[in-house]
Amino acid sequence: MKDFVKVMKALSDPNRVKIVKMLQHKALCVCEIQAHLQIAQPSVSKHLKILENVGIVESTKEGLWVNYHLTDGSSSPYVSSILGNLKHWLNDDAKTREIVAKLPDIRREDLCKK
Amino acid sequence: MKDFVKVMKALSDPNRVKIVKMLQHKALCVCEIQAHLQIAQPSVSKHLKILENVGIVESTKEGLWVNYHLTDGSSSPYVSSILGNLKHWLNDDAKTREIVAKLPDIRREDLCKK
DNA sequence: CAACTATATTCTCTAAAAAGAATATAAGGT
DNA sequence: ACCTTATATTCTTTTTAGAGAATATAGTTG
Repeated sequence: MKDFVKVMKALSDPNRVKIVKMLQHKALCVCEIQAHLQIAQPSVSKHLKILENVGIVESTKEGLWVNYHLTDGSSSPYVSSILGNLKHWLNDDAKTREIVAKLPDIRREDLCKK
Repeated sequence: MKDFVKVMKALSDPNRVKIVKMLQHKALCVCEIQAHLQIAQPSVSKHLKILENVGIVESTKEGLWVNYHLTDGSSSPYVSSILGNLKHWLNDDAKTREIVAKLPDIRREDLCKK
């Protein structure tokens, strides 16, 4: 019960759902996600942590960058099922389209000073 | 996006998930649900309204009683899918078992003065 | 190891959600 | 019509979630 509710809660925020929809297309670092969502960097990190805690995303380090990507959902049947559904859900959603359209234009090389 | 988030939010509360699990077994009136959840009656009504607003439950009047039952989920693909999954999810959950076990013992005839 | 950069954590503030008390409404019985 | 009963709504309070500012950490480069 608790686990299920935690997964529902994790997906109860529009910004977090947007993150999932973005990561379906490619792995992204924090600064790229921030550029898409237009919220403060600490807020992005916090959202990512919530998604990570329920097994929706994972991260791998690449130098200073931390790349976030979707998991295969194997940690939980709830995550597995909903991530599966989200592959086709919301693809026609206006906000999803808007963000996906910008994906090619937002690159870490431009965002970060390196 | 908004609709999806609303469904997730509706299922982000343990009491509301318990209501869904109860209603899988039989339609219940407000006072029966209240007896199971052990929270104030207005809180039950409010939870039910949230579930009703996203198309998870419906109600029919029967005299003074209002019977709540699950919908077929036809109002939304999100509801449809998750209600389908919830038929098998959480059946082994301790709190679900506890509530389901009590279902036969809690009858409106005993709870209400009629 | 010192300076820099990307990310994480902490802290504080604001906003939203959940709970109960009191009250309102609607249906039934007398 | 009045009283009772089941449910809904409103109001207030407490708790929880989201946002940003400031700060801390970790990896990189010189």
